Amino acid sequence: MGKREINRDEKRQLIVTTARHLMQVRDVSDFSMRTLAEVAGVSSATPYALFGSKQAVIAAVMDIDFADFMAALTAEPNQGFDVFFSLVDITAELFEKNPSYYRTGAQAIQATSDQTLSSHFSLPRHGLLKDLVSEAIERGEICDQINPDSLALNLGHQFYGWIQAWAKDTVNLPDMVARSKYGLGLGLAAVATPASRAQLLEQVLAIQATLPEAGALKSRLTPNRKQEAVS
Amino acid sequence: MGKREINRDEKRQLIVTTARHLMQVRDVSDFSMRTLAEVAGVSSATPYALFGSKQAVIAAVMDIDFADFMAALTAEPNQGFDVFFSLVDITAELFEKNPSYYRTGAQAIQATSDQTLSSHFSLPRHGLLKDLVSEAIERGEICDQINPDSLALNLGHQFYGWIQAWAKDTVNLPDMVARSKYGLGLGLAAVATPASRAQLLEQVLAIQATLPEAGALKSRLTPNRKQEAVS
DNA sequence: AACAAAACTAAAACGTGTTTTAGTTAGATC
DNA sequence: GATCTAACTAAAACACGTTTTAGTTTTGTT
Repeated sequence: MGKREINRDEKRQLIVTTARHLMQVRDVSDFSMRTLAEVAGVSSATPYALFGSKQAVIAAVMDIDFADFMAALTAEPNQGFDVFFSLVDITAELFEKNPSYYRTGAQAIQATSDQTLSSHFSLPRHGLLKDLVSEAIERGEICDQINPDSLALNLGHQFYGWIQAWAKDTVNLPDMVARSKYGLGLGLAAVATPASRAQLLEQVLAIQATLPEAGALKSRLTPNRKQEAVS
Repeated sequence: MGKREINRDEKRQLIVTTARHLMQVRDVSDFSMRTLAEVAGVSSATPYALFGSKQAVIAAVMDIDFADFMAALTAEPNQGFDVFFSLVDITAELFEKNPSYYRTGAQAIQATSDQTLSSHFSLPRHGLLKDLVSEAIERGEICDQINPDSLALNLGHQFYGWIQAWAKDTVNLPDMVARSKYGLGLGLAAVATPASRAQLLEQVLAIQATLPEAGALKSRLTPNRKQEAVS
């Protein structure tokens, strides 16, 4: 690697580090490319030259965390279906530590229309889920007629959706956790082998008891505000 | 209603009609507030005075369709769990007739951070699903320990997610249908009474057989394009 | 008819993400 | 060491959603 590439990578690093810092400290709306360039002491054209878009910068920033995430997950002892619930818990713990950071990230990922970018995120996470499902099948907890790929995609899809809802402030963090677990629990209970199904369903019902009414998804929803009949 | 309100409503109608037309005819990216105002022969400040935001305009436009949707749905004979699948089919048929229109709409809904707006959409749809679940419980197809509200929210959440994925062009329409049915089928199978569960699971497995690999979610995903190692 | 209030217009302005242009710097190559 | 070239800069520009300002109709009220 010549000095050219080294400088290039250093500048990349500088931008990513600065972006990460800004995402953590400032409000979501304050993170503009102009301020990023300014704080990083770099022309506002440079991030575009090096990354291509704002979302790509954020993607690069959030890539750093996936390693931590995997570490945290594999550190937990995985028994039965609880692995899936742990996945949700660990994610929520991360989110709690750095809400504005992850909010910015999640929103950026979903705002992008770039296939490469979003799959850059979804694919490794999908791979993880797929492995977990496969292992559950091997343990005889999930019926072996199930395609791990399809089930994992469905579970990931649900979870991802609730993450987005949290990022958009439609649900708070505890509800996001509960609703995700409820969804994952249902999906798994549908295909669980008879031996493990009963216990899982009980867990799901326990979660259900904690769920708020959908109409009151966000309690600060003000019903009579500018309702302006439209049709 | 005085002439003031009448004029106001007429102008509203004019803007909504024009917006609807533009969303159908033009490309998604071509639908800007400036062109809307221009085509409607109206100042670009007017839509903001009357609706508040671009998303609110689009919301008003799409409100028209919900009635059609309900009509199409209730026209079908509803037997067993097929109601839920019909829901997906009918939606897909609408989408197929006017892709760019619904794409614009779906994207606008999800881009908004306005609680009032998004719940203006989600709530009636949620109510519909909730009714369907309640009826299924009454028919003895779904275990009565299940809270219709929670289950309906979960089913709607999944479906909504796949609609968004279609709007973002992450899945094509047939896959969106299949993945939605797969998700709904799983969620329902988890809580189905023993009598109806077996048949439903068979349907789900049949759908599973049609699902593409997740890695190949979109066949035109070009793997080697600007992959630029990030970490 | 006179006045007040609301509705609307035209145009400019702001802050975005992003691209473009033209010029400069620094590494690689001969 | 001279030269080529990729990387970078600074600054302007574009299109967008949105807001603001100031002026003009249109409507309802006295």
